[in-house]
Amino acid sequence: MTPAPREVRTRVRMSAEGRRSQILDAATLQIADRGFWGLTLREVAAACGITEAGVLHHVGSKDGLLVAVLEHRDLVDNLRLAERLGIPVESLDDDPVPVGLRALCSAFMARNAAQPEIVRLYTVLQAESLNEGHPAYDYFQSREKWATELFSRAAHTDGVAEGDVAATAREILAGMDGLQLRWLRDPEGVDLLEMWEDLASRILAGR
Amino acid sequence: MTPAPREVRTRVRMSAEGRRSQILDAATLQIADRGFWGLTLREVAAACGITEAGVLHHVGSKDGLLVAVLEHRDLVDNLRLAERLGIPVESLDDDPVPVGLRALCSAFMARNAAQPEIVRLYTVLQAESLNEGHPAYDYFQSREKWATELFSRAAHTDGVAEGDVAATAREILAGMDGLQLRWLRDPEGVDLLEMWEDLASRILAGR
DNA sequence: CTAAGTACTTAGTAAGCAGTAGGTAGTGGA
DNA sequence: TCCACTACCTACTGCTTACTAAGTACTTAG
Repeated sequence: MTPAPREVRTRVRMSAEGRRSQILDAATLQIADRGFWGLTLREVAAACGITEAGVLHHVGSKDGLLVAVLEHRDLVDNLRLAERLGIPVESLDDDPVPVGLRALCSAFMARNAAQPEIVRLYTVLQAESLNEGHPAYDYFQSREKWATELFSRAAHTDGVAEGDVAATAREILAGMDGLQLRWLRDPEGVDLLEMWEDLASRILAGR
Repeated sequence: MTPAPREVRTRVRMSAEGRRSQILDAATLQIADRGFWGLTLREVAAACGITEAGVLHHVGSKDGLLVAVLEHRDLVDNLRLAERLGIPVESLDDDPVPVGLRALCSAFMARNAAQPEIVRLYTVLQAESLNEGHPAYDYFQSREKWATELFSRAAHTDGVAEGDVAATAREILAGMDGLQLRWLRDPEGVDLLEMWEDLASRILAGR
């Protein structure tokens, strides 16, 4: 019997930045799969090839991991949205926004259609965080506010009737979430963008 | 020091039926709060004033508890829907359905508006169960099919253009889910039924 | 070349988890 | 009044959880 090959202790040491983003990616997938309550440091650690204590070294706590994931998504996703719209990220906060409602919606959905795992992350967390005790409760509360305001400003740019603006924004966001849910459940059988364009033109007809 | 009053071992013994429905109610609330992955037998047991083993005696396992909750909801909620429509439950499965799309939608939403905790249960589970490994994955897959078929049949009754029927049903379900999400996040600030009637008439305009 | 800094490990902790085996006591039928 | 039934408990198993303390070995600034 030949002796088992000595375990090659390739103790890999990555840069803090590199390891951190690896951890965030792994956590993103696991949250999308099982939600925050189903997230375990153990599985995140395993996916990165380190120990649980190693993960905690970078994010502090399980709650800290969630916060880091969401902050990272905000950064990346807003960049991708602005890129599709051909405007700088900062101008998403301008009033008026330099883009119409229909264009904003299409860019939004096109970006989402390209990253189903991220959409799943948000879908799962958004539902889970309806409970006040959830660590992402505040985040999603203010995200909803941010989104309605952004879409309202875009509606304004488009000249939607004043009193209708907020209602329009809410209906649009509602329709997006609902369609995405169906798309995530049956990605082959449902064409997200096609469904969206149909629904959008109905919501916006005559405003 | 007076001796602590002897704990009155009021070992309460309920009928199997009574205890079971108490367990289902407690589990319903907890799943709505934390999802299935966040559900614990311990808390369900505590809410009922019995032990974890006591809960397991009635439902067999944690998965069994979820199945029981969903089956119970199907029964109760379909009854309530039919009641509002003034038709017998069985005729929900008839083709054609003895009720138009608009009436079906309104009854559906009115029923839901009256039971926010149940809506929350479905919202949370629907998102959580997008993962194939979730014990309610199959349930929600077939529930989606059931719902689209029901609404399609109602659309047919209403004389919606043939090719449009399935798309209409999907848009309606999507809009409902999205609006409910917003309503659950801000029950005071959002009037579910009012929002729904507005969105519904836009989706159905000209079909 | 050395020292400071830090990425990461080992080895724990205390608590929580679903589930089981076997017993106890309340209940309803004959 | 007795008996079969069963609702429910106690006491456990074996596993997983987030998190901590203290040390080790790699990297880089001076």
